[in-house]
Amino acid sequence: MTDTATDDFTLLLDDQLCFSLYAASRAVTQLYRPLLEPLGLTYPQYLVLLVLWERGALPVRELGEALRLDYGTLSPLLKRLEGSGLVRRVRRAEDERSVRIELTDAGDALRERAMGIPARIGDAMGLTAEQHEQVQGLLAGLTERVAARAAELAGRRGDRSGPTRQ
Amino acid sequence: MTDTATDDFTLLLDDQLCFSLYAASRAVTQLYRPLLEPLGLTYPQYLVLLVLWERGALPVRELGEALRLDYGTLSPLLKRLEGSGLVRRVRRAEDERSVRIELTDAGDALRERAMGIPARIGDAMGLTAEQHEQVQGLLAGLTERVAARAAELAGRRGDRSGPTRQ
DNA sequence: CCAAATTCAATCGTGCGCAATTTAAATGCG
DNA sequence: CGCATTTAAATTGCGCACGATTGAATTTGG
Repeated sequence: MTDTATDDFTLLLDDQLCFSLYAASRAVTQLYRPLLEPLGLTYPQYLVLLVLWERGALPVRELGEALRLDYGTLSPLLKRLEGSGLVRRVRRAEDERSVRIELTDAGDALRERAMGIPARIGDAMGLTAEQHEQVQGLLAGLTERVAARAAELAGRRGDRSGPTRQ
Repeated sequence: MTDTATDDFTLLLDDQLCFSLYAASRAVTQLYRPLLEPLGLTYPQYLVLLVLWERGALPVRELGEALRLDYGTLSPLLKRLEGSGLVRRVRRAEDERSVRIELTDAGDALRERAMGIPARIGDAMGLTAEQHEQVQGLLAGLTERVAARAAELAGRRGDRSGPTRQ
């Protein structure tokens, strides 16, 4: 057995890092809610716009890879963003299977109004720069390892990346 | 301005701790899925059982406080757990408004089969004991601060705890 | 004691997440 | 070329999350 964690694993709720993650993630989402509500966005919709603001128009598949979300989540979400007039869904000529997601002018303009949000979130989190980086680094590694293990167990259903691993 | 984090707040996805949290939480839930599927449980249902195994029968309200989940989530979830024969919902005589959630024998027995799960999750996370505690500690503080701020902004809608704060 | 306020829980509506299935377009291969 | 395979996206179904509303039981205050 490796040197992972406490080595006495219990079924106590507060021992479980998973619950800390789950609780933290939901708390942050709830903080976003009142900040995004004036923009008419949900948190996942905001994440989609972050990617589009950063990288420009993208096919749905690449959006999904960036956010680790599948079509089952993205398709209806993008339809709602289109309904809000923030993105266009354009069937590409080179490959008629593929749909490119483009920002409309309104979607592009929304970026201005979102500029202040990261600072407000960061402020509420109340971590120092070192803590922020530390947590982010540990979570990045954790996510990668956990996703790899999940892919093994699930029999390679969501084979997003990573080799067969034995 | 306080000493929170990087001080150059951007709209870049990978700068955002919130996304690391969101991605990590979903990855962990996906790892639980194949482990819980043989027990016929979802991850939130498993969390409810953790609390009941630890603390015994509880009114719905206290379950919700422990997990930070509201009735809108818990009521249907508990109805499904009752349908699976793992818990009973007992209207209390002293206070007819309150419903006590009790484990059935089957729910109690399931504890045995769940004993191995925390170790499997901990192993996949691949953190040392120090890292584990560090992340957990930082997330606990973060969650508390973020929830407090969210409660302020939302105008005290979900006034779960904590004073008015100015 | 009784009306107003509070509390516990359920329900409803919306929007994720995700597995599984379906459809259509593109690619590969004999 | 022709047909099987692969790929992009949408759809379906289920189970959360959560705000808002509702209803019933209890508590509070006059």
